[in-house]
Amino acid sequence: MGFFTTRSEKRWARGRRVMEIRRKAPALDVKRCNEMACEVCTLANEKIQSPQMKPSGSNHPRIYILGEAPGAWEDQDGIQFVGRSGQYLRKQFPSQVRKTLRFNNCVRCRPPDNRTPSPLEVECCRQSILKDIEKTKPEVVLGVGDVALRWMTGQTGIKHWCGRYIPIRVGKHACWFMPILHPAFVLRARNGSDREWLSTEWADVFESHCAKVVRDLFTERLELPDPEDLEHLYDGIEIIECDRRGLKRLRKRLQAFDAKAPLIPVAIDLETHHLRPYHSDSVVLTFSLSDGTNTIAVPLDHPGAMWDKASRKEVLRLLEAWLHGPCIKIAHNALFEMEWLAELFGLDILRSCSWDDTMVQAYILDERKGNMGLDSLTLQYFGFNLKAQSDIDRNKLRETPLDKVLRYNGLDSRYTARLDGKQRGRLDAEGSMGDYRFHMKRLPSIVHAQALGLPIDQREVRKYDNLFIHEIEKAKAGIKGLKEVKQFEAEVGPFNPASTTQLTKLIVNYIHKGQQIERKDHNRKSKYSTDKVTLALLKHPIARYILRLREMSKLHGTYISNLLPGGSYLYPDGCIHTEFHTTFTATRRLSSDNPNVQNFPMHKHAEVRSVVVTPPGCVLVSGDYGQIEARVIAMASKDKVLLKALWERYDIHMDWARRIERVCPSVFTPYRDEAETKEKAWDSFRSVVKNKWVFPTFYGSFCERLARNLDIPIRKAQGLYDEFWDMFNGVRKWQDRLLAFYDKHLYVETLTGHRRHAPLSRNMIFNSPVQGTASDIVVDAGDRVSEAAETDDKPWLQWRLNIHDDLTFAVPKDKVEDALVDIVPTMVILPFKWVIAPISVDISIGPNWYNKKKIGTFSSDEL
DNA sequence: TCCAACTGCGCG
DNA sequence: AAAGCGCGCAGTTGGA
Repeated sequence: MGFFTTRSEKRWARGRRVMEIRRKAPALDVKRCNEMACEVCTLANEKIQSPQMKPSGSNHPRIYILGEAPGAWEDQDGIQFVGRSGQYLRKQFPSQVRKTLRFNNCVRCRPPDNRTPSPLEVECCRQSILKDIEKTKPEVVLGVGDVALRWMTGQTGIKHWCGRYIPIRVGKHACWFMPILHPAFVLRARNGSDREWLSTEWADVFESHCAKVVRDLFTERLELPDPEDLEHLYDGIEIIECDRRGLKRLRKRLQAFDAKAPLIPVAIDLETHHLRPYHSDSVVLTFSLSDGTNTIAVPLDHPGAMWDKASRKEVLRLLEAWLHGPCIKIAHNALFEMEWLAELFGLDILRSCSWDDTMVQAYILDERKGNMGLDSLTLQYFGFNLKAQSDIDRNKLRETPLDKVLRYNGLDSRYTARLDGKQRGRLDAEGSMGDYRFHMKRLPSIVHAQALGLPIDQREVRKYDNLFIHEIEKAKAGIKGLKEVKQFEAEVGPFNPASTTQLTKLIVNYIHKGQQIERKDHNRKSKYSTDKVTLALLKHPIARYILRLREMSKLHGTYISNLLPGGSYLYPDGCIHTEFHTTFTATRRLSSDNPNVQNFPMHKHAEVRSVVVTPPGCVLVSGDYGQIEARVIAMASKDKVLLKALWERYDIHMDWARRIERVCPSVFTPYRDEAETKEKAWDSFRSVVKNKWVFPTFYGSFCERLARNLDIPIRKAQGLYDEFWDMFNGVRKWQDRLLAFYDKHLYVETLTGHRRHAPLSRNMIFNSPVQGTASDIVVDAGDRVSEAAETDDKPWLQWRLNIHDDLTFAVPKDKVEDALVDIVPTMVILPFKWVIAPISVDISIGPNWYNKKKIGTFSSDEL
């Protein structure tokens, strides 16, 4: 059965669904299936006890439960949802509600061996089910599992869609569709028969969604939706022509928008060539503005745009003036629009007007991945699939006829504006408006950082390019020379050392000699592992070569080759312009890509960082928050011991390093033997204890795992573990409070009020508030420093890099002292009332990202 | 040929 | 039954 497949991002437009069906079964004719139904259905010939099973339950249902297909029990009884999972589903509804249920399946005949019904079978049944829904007029259709979700909406990814209301129209009847998890999946997850070990979490989610529907229908009086009428999608969209009249209409429309400002916000959407404005041929092709009712779509630099030079300039001038005007601007992913507009009109566009962002709104309301695209959201709020409305290839907009681009552009901005209205209402209702505003504050400084970028030193890049290629070749040659590899190549074919499957075959079939490469952690699917830890135990020269090859390839492929001229991360200005996202992580951290600066080597091969340099005459100044997550744990839990340790500068990691050494001296021996001095030995042991004992324990690691981490006997670890929680019992109590809060609300909150929703495992419940709060502290500080960059006209106060707990600035050499006076206090003195621990930053300075020297630690209680 | 899943590995 | 959390990217594999 296919109900738990997770095809997260894939979107199934209606047309695409048909294509998909055709591709799977070239002979399949959807129209014919719909018309001929059972006459062409492959299930018609199967031996079935209850063929074409009639829907069961109420004839005037309030809730219509739509499953995938009958199973064995259902086929035997001739009634839907009577098997084990069916009973579990029925149990979710109180007895008076049960009388209002009607049951049906997407496919009415049982497919042999409960296989997933084929597209043809699904299409053959479709009309009969649609007719039944239309006839019986339910208020909510509960789509059970992935198949029903796809059947009704064309979407996949039930885990991302479950629990959302989607307006639908079935014939003349309009109602809600809510996908829910399949009870069979929930039950199996609970029994833990496969890797879905998030057991009761999924059951909680499933049960809460059922309960939500019952509550909304029987106590809250859910109103029926009014899905958008596809006939009127393009209403009020005005295409501006490239002539005097067009210019006049543009001016008039902008004035009309301004007349209603700031009451009525206006959406802005740009269509561009390239996703970033830093390429030599990056241009804005068209733009569109809409208040949801009136929309204009304006050509700009699309090849089909026929503005004369003066008129084009006037269009830009009008747009710029309007941007600085009183209207509140909405965008879907405002970072994108802001970045392009900053490139067109200068950086002061970022803070000179107020921005709203429908993607951020969606993220605040529900951070689940894959559903923040405008097309998913229009489906959810308006009941139609936006992308399916136009057959446009987003990657080829420059080659697409102008009028087509404009219509598409207009539709996007129109629905961005309308979406803003809907989501704003929900943010208010859920009490999340404050969180949303807090989130929006960070956008200008992020765009500013992206626009400034950072210069790359090509000499360094070339140096590492040569070095790594040389090392890669050396390792490859070493591998080729091994006799087992020669044997493998003679018998099987060329050996690719980068292929884990080939490497496994080589080891198992040619090297073996009783050596084990079985996977120890069962979080992965494959039986064998060739990762670093496993290979390190392999007593054969291939292990050393492979690890060296991987080490060098990783460095070269991920950090160096894309920075060479022509590499995808290097722009014509010689800089990288890393993109920071605010809506990708589940915890509110920023994520970074193109290139991801958050995973550049920091420990082994940190010297690679020297490719990132500063503009001429500047140095890099970094402020690193010290132990920020520990401080957040202390502030959230108010644990007396932890707070005291922070105020008195007591080093709890070293404390635990010593405690562990006392109980189990042998774990320290290797550190003592390896280090030059005793002090250095303790230093490195301390950092191991920090990362393998203290933090994992705070984040929910159990004793067995900790013992394995440090390689100490479980009996001794147990004593230490108990001692740890005895000492920090305030943290333990706080964790219990978090669990109770989650049980009640099905979400947890950061100290800044940001929510992360179910399903959450026990450890995510502990971790999310900490990680999210720590990130908010850092990003907010970056934003406040950056604001000073603008108001005090000190451009060097705009941060360039944010890596979870640090902010890095490029400061002119003669302004460093001055900059620190601004940066340090802003970073350590936090404007939140829950701050009850001292906050500290380490400042380091240097000519590039690698060669930095720590100049001091500054703490809030010393300033 | 393209896409998604998987493995492995870098960072906090 | 078993459990630290959070990311993004490169490269391979296998299915459509």
